[in-house]
Amino acid sequence: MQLSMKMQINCIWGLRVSSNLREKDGMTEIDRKTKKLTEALRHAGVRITRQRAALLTVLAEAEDHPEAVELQRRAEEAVPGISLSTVYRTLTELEAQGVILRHQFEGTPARFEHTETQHHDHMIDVETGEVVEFANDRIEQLQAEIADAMGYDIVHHRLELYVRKKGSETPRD
Amino acid sequence: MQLSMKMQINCIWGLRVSSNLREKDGMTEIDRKTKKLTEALRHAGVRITRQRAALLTVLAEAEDHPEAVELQRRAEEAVPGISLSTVYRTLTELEAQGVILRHQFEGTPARFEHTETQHHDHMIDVETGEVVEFANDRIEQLQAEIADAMGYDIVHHRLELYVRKKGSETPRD
DNA sequence: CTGAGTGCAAACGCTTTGCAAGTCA
DNA sequence: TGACTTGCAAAGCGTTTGCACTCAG
Repeated sequence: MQLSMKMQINCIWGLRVSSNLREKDGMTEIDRKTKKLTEALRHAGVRITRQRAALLTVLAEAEDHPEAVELQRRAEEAVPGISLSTVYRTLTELEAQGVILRHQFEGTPARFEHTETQHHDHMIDVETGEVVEFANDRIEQLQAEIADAMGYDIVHHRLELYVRKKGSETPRD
Repeated sequence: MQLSMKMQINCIWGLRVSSNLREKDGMTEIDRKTKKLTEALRHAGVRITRQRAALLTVLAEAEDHPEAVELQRRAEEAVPGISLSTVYRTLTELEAQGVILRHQFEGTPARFEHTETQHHDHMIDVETGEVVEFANDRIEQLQAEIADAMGYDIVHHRLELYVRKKGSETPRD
């Protein structure tokens, strides 16, 4: 999987590369993400309970796009009885704060990820459910031009490529 | 709303312009669409019941992107007691036949439209729910290149711009 | 005739909500 | 302390399904 290419693709990630090694200031990247998330909540006048702290850590650690039940499962390590309603309530709150994103891919429960600095879109492998992130400035620009030409401002957008590994069986839709 | 522009936008529709005037062969465009849909069903060895005939007509007439309940409402003119289950079952069947498309926009029930010859994407006005169609070959091409570079074939894709009319209140997200 | 299609009601999966009990600041 | 958060159970919503009845072919 080549990460740099000539053509229009200016940026592509596969699985996110996370460096959880200790860094100069003694914090891991996850520590930093957790802190960012925690502060977002505190700033909104929200209490940091055990449940929320656990979820914040889990979200910061996540390198995939887990769904609510999966987040509950992961949070249970720290807070055994955490309820699904609490998970959903926290996720809704965090989404409102803009620190996580909710993705509603086709035919699956919503999946969540903490907001990255760089915007990106998603490719979903229809066979495996695996999600690959990618970004392309040219597409973003074209979208903006189209909306503009129609007299609209884009509030947000959604570009999802439902794909299949080359050479898999049943190559037709 | 200008329909032709210089730049990259090669094709944009607002509300679909439907010419339901009688044409040379004595059929309206809706007749033709209904026939196309009916034949698709019959071809699949599916019986054409009153309910299905009504739905086919309603779908052919639709210039918007109605949801299941709305289709039921419209079909009731021809078949008073038509049930929502029948509507859903028929829609699922038609989708499988590839003659209609199911769109799952954010926070709303699925919306349906009969498959047009030309592929297009959607712009959804977040204030009004209104849907505007657009198409852009360049974006399609870029998507294909990205998937290809990552070793995937696109099964299908989804590009939705959630927009707000320029100059509406609360211009921020 | 006879099996595919229907309406009804009940179940479904995901998500939200009301409420009493618990807890964080 | 006292308002905010939790867990539980129940409700919500869009959609699907089991079943006996009906009807198209």
